[in-house]
Amino acid sequence: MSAIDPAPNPARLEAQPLYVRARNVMVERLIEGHWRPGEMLPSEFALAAELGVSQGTMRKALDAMTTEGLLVRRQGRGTFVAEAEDNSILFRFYRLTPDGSSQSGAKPSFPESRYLSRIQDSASEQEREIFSLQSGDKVWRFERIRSNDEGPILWEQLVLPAKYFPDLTSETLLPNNVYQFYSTYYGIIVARVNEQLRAVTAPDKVADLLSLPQKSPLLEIDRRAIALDDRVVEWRRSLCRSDTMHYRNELK
Amino acid sequence: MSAIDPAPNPARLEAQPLYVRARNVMVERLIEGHWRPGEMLPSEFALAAELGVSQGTMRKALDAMTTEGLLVRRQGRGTFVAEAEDNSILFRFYRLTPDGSSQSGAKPSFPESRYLSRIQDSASEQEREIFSLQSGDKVWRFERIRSNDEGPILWEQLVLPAKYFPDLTSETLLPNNVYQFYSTYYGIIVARVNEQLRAVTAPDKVADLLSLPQKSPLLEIDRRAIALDDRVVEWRRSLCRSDTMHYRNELK
DNA sequence: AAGTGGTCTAGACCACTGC
DNA sequence: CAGTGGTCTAGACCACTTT
Repeated sequence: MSAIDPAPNPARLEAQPLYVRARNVMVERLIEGHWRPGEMLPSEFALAAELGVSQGTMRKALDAMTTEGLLVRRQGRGTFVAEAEDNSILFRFYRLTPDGSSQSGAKPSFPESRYLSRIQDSASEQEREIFSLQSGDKVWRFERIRSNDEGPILWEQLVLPAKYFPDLTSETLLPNNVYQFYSTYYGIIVARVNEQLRAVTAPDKVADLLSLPQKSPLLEIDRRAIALDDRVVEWRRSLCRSDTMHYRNELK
Repeated sequence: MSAIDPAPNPARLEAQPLYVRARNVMVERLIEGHWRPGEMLPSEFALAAELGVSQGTMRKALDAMTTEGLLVRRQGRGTFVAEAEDNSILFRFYRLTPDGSSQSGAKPSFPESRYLSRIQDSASEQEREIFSLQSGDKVWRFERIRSNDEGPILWEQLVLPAKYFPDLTSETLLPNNVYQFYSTYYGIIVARVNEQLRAVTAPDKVADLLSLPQKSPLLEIDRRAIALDDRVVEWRRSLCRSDTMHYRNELK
């Protein structure tokens, strides 16, 4: 591959540091699926030579991608494309914790899912807006109950644009770790997640499903998962009991 | 000040990279109040010489503290101890947003406070545990309503250990930006915040104060603010309306 | 032993700020 | 102009993993 144009003085506008441009090149390659999740990258020395930058600059780019959660580096082994299991990434996007466990450290057991429905349908107006879909585009909708050792803890509807996920059928059972599933089978790497939380009154149906009294207050989580290329690839709306669970957040 | 012991091979246990130890020395100095918030630090070259490390290593330590939000570096000017206003730090720990505003970027107007009570009292058992206080120690309790342009949005109780905040009186009105207040007047720098969220049913009193129907669902936020030296220095419990507001969170 | 990432250094040059 | 942080390089050495 050709070296990055150093672009020292001309075109001063938009001038980015070399290590930022090196990072961007690498992210582009990840988006293109140049390396699969879990795959080992060339050494930083080889990449530096290829992009025409020094090893130190290449390292800075790779370190940035590591803190972004895109890569995992292991001393003596190499640099790897992050998988959804790495770094307890299972829990990177999972903030619900049973009340008993300690403030920050404890890893709760991951909840199992029971599916209530799996259907394909035309995207609603709201879904078209969320996913930037055309009218007529299809979406998959999954409705499920998730339970831990203590019993059911949340009801959830999960929506996926059909065109990003070919080969899904109404028989498909999403695995527990969906983000690993997206990356392994569709090369879709979830880079970040936007959540909006509110308190709502439980719909009768959901209260029954969770074995809670009617009108119980529930924590509503509206989540959009965003891929490396900034496409929204998943929308979910969860209604969680919060009498025995809470949503934890550490701000720094 | 003496140089950091390089400690190359002996005492292998606990061996930390030089830049980590340099960072720790600097954090210690911040805790001791060696520099006040807003004050300019010596240049990285001067600090490097003082600690006996290279400029590159010193830079790595200072960069780490910058991403931790402890320092602010400005090209051509210098390195400064972060103040609570820097980096929109006003909003660093503030996640409530009116529903209309866009997903991530928008900065909501900061809510005003009206105080319902300000009293000093003996710490309850729960408070003693949270703050690691002795029996007999005192706390300040503030109860307030916070409102934005639209009207009241949340009820909040805020608890401070009296011994960390001498000179407070029952006339004291906490300013809007309390974390700046803590740092300016008491040298207490809030490094991070732990929050636990749940959905609850509004107590009658709170529903009235927020002009909401009885039994409305509210978002409860239990927050502990933790200082640089890992002491819990503030505990607050907020009950927020979430029909016109939501709590936003971006996970990466 | 060979290859990888992790640390540390020394120095050059650039860009920005304030005098 | 001098002083600051920001970028980039080249190279040495260490620690860890695999063969």
